[in-house]
Amino acid sequence: MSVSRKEQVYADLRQRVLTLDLAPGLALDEVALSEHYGLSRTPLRELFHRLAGAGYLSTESNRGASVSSMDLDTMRSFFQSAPMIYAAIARLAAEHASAAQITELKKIQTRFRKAVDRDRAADMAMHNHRFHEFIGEMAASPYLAPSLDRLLIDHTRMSHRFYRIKKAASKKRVLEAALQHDAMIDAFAQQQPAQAVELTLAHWELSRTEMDKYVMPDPLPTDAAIPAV
Amino acid sequence: MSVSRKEQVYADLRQRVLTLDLAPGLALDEVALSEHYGLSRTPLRELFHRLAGAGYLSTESNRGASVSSMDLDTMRSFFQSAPMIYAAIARLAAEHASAAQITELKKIQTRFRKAVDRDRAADMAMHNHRFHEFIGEMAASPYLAPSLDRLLIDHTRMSHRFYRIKKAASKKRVLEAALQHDAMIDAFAQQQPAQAVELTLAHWELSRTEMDKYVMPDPLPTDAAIPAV
DNA sequence: GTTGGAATTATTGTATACATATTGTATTCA
DNA sequence: TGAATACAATATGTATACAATAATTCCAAC
Repeated sequence: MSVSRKEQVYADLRQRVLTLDLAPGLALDEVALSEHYGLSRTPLRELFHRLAGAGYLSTESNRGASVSSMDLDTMRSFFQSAPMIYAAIARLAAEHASAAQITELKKIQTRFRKAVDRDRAADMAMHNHRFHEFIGEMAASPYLAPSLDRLLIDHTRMSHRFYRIKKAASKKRVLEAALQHDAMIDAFAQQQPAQAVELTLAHWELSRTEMDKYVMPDPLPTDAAIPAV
Repeated sequence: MSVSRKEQVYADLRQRVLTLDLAPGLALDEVALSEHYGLSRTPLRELFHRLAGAGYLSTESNRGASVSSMDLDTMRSFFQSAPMIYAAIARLAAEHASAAQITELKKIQTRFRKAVDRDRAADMAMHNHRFHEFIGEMAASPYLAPSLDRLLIDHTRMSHRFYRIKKAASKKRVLEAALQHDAMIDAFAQQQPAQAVELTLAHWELSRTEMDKYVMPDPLPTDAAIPAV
């Protein structure tokens, strides 16, 4: 049997949140979406609650659902928590990795590389997301998974912004990230937790640098004429 | 305005899961529960999805909702992840604690002590739950909160089992836990993260010992007669 | 011109009827 | 007797109509 209509809509909404097609904070219109998907409001509302539970949306009583926002405090918490969770997940993934999972992870990585080669920003972000999401599945940790998933949502949403930058230096860093993925796969395959953690933290540092550069770009020239108000 | 009927039902279901009134793995009957609460199936199903998102229930397509189960792998993951998350939350709580929050935390602790004095097992478990849940709120970490919440659900469900044991040694450990709560409050109030972490880990060790003793009790006398089959 | 408040409109929440899927049971045939 | 299958019973999923709540508009009074 094929995937149910409802699951398709779930996947589509999830994707649209991750790709910023639905902007953070955006209020979702139940009627408009139910018409768009050809699904009545009842099951759509159930999807909203499921997506809210997973951190994609947030719901408020008598005010419907909106895309999870990303404010300053949230960002601070993100940079604070991510390394710890990513490292813990990497360690567990290295301990638990099965041969079949390594094969699957390599497939995902192949897709990521293809997106990089073709310079497809959106695909890069989505396959990179899937890569790290799958490492989470390998870790098989029901208690850490929900935190990891939330971190990945916002990590991917942020990365969409800077994947689009077409500078040579940026491209170089993406290629380096791909190399790190390969090294991580090896560490998982050989079940070396310490190495997996080390590589994961290096990978995080690279990504963090990228995000830093996006949030705090080189300043404009200070000798430029300022127009009078 | 008073709390909506729906929120009351949410709180009640949550409580019943935490107190093991609804046993882990139990399948929930939509019709029976909707009649019991005087709420139609539609909003009840939405509650199911919300509770599933928070980790209390799990839902499967065409099979409705059931109380989250606690199998062996889950337990292993619990003991593996809890100290890291609890420590991280304690550190953040100490950094962020406001005077109003300390006051509230003290109130919760007072209720916990009262339950201990009166030897009310169910109340002890619930107020202890609220104590740690509130520390999570103090930490104000949207990325760690979901993991903490899931850990607390299962921690509380396990503790219900051993709070009921009425041995003197057990009672003594509960009193020690209450003292640790007081010390933790002080660490939060004085914004001393390192101390808060240390106390939290000691608190965890005490609880872990209790759980160990429950899971692996003293063996039955080996010289007892084994009835023939 | 601004503010307060009632009436209107839009949106969200709930109940119920109906459709679909799953599970248990009985019956048939090997 | 046992397996397979059709059928019945039960439970879940969806659509739609209606109710309740929030947002907006419009008018009046200051």
